[in-house]
Amino acid sequence: MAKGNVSISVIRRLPRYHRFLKDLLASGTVRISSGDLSAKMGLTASQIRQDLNCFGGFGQQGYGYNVKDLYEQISRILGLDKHRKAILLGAGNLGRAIALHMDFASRGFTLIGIFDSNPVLVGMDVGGIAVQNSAGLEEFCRQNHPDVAILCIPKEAAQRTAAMLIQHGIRGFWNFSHYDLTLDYDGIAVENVHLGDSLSTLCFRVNELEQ
Amino acid sequence: MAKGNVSISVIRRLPRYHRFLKDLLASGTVRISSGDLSAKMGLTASQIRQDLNCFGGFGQQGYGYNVKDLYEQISRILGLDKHRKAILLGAGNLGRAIALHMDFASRGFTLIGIFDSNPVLVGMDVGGIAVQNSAGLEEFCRQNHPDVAILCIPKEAAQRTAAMLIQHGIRGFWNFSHYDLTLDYDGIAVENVHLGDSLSTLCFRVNELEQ
DNA sequence: TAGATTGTTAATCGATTAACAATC
DNA sequence: TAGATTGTTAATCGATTAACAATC
Repeated sequence: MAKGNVSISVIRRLPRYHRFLKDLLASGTVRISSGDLSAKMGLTASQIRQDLNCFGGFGQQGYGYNVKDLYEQISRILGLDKHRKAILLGAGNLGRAIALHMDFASRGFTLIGIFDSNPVLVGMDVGGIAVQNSAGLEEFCRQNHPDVAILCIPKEAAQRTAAMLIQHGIRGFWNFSHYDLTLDYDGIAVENVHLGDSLSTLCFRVNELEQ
Repeated sequence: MAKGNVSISVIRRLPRYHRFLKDLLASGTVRISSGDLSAKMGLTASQIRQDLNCFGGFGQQGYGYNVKDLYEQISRILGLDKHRKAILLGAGNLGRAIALHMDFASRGFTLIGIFDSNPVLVGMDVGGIAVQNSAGLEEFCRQNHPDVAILCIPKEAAQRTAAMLIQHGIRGFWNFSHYDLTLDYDGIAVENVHLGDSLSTLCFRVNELEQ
């Protein structure tokens, strides 16, 4: 249903709409206008209507949007109802936190394997999944065909491992390593999460307040 | 030295420049032109020159930029040489991962306290800092005047706690909760990190590849 | 019907890119 | 000096906002 080329700016706002609609739904709100939603979210009504109309006319003139319907439409647009297979590489603190903390099921994924090269971590139970030795990663991919990989490994390992995973048909990366994956590959979806960059930005903005 | 109003787009690119310059420095590169750096980073030379010139003329015609000098300038612009006091609220998996994983010192911060309301976690050592009971948070703020708070707590707790912290002079938030802090406060720096939104975006983009 | 609110086009704004004179 | 590359202005592009006819 997507009209082909929707800008990344619009796509990045969809999960936020989804969150607010989920809350509205939970609070029992049946319908909402772009004006009311814009006030809640701190953006313009125009933008909301423009964004939603990239995917179809979900509202009704004179009425607004049905909260439940719009919530489900956005779930569908994002593909959150899918169950794509994800593997997690790196079972250090960050990797374990993500495995335990993130609700994969409600974001279109199922975590099917966790890998680490550190023998101390191999065998450890992380949220019901036993950490496997990275040596078996390639064979695991051959047998299970994961769709995406979550990289919580060092820069050098990320660069090396990404190439191998792509050979085995991985279509997306959720990348927490310091290596900017996007630069080397086309036709692969990459979300680089640079927590350090985010903290550095906060540093700048806190300093800015004082001037 | 900042010329007042630099756009958030530019600011968000600075940490990335900083990372690439750090690597160049480590590899022994003495100078680099905007053209060479743009090729490495996957953006235009024009953009690099425009971005840097928001803060001053750091280059030299016919030569380019001195890597070490530029790296230090960006460190200074971001304020990474500062040591602002940060407190972490929520010592669950995510909170502990951040406390252990993040190099605060090289991003302008020092972690001076960790708090949780769960008695099971109170007293636990996390990277050399003992988790304190949240009941003592307000008194701690009165005595130690932290600059920023890292929120790894649930939505409702985040909303409630933020108001109190601002009363005690907190100037910034690194917010991992699902609550969008930005909406309610002015004059406070907020970095909302919505990992769930990032994963949802990845879901969309992986699906998009198949169409 | 009258009022409300959408979907959509047009206007504005800001960010990115291109061009080039200045100059090391 | 000649070549290279910046700093900066002007042109382009895209994203956001405003306006309003369509219509529930």
